[in-house]
Amino acid sequence: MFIELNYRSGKAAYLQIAEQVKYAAASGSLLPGDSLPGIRPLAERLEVNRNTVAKAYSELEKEGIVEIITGIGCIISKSNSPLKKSVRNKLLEEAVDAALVQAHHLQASEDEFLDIVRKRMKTFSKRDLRAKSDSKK
Amino acid sequence: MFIELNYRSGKAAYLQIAEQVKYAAASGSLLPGDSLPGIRPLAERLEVNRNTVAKAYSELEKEGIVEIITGIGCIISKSNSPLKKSVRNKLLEEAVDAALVQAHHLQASEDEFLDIVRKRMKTFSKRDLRAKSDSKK
Amino acid sequence: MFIELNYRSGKAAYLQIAEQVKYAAASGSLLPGDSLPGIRPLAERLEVNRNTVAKAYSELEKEGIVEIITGIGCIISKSNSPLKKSVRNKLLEEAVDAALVQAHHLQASEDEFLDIVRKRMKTFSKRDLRAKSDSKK
Amino acid sequence: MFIELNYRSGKAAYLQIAEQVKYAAASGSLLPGDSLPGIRPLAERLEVNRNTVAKAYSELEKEGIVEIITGIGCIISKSNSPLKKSVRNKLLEEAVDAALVQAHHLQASEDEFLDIVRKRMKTFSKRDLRAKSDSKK
DNA sequence: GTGGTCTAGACCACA
DNA sequence: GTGGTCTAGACCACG
Repeated sequence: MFIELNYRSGKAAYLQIAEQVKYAAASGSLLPGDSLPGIRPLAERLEVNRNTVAKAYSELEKEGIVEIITGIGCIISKSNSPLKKSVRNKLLEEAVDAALVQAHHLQASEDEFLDIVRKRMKTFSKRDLRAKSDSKK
Repeated sequence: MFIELNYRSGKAAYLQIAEQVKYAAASGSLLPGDSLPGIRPLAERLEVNRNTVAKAYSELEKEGIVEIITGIGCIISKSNSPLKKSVRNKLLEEAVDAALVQAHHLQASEDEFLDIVRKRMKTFSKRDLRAKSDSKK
Repeated sequence: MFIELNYRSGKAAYLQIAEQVKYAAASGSLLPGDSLPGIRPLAERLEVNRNTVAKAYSELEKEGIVEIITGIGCIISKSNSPLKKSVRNKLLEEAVDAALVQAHHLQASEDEFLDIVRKRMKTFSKRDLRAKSDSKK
Repeated sequence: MFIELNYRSGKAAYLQIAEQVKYAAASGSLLPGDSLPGIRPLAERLEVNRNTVAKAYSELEKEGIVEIITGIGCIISKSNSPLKKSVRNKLLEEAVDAALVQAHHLQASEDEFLDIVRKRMKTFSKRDLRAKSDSKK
């Protein structure tokens, strides 16, 4: 499995795990229905306590990314966001704002920012396509 | 002054302050010899305890970004080297990626995402203008 | 049969089963020699794993409330002493107090509380009647 | 302070703490504005970890019983329930139902149950009166 | 085997 | 001093 911890990053271990799963789900490496590693095996491999992995998974469940089924495991949920449109748009704006604030701090011009957005979008699209062809196998 | 706190970010207040000064110094918006706001006025404006601002400044001094001179204030030190361009771009890409991941989970199309980016950019530009006229006072 | 599970109570399923049998035996609703439902039918009706019912019965056996006879089933043992009246009343008062505390926090007046008690009592009586006619089948 | 733990009850320590505060607030022993013991002193006295007390307090905050203010402490909040009426009534019914279920298991008649309700109500009222005269001091 | 909970210890931000 | 968070270990319910 792809998850790895950077012990020097200062970021909480459970957040690193959650973020990597989120990223993989967003980029198509993990598709709805896919299973995540069990809590205990993953905890052992990453050399963290089971609770740390459990917290990551539970965080993902709160965000609607995965479904945890006791006795079965943790699977990527179909991304039918149960959010109200207004809440959804607010979350989107917040995400964009966070990036804009960072860009502002780094003195990036609007054009430079848009260039980067377009460039990263292409990367994500490519991954989506790869995921689609993977799933045809 | 440009420093602003995001109370919902979860990041420690003193780190937000230090980071913003660091970025401003790294990107040339603050030059060696420039003065930072006094501890008391800044603490008042940001509505935090003076200790919090003091901790931020002391953090910056430890990193060699500024020099604290008792009785005078806090000035940008000259030994400060700007962020390498590759590091800066990596930070920008990470910020953009985070927003794109969020957008994907919220099932936003590329067009919708770009629309929001442009809309929020406008808002930020307006704020900048307002900030500039404020600073004329 | 009278056993019902409250899936939202947070209490373990096997404990709910054991407790209800215990109370029924203690209050005379089940007499020494009476048979309990078979493990498999009860598990099916309550929609739990057979192990869960088995654990409840085994718990009851450990406490001397019932006897498990392989091939026959599970019967109320005769050494069973009913709850002392003082203990029973204490349990009742505790249950009532918990409801009163909740009512106080929700700022319900005494009259409002009594109204709800009467209303819910009626609902319970109806259920009892329905249960009785069900059991005639 | 009045809080005590029963180590043999099997109930989680944090729930025992929360329940006792809740009970005291409901019966008038603690009035809005009163301070609860600090997390650390109480943890020391009860010989549990600080997190256990913290969890109890945080539970109480979620239920709207108290307000936790970092750097200050934990105070009984003015009981302006921010709940919708429908939610409030549902909670009330659930509380009453729990008591009725217990009564049913203990084979209490409706009249016996109502008697106990009235008896316990009187006890709560007396405490409220005492609390009022206490506060006049 | 699965996930869930309670308690604990260490460290952090903040006043 | 205050409360808050992350990680951990032990135990439990359930399939």
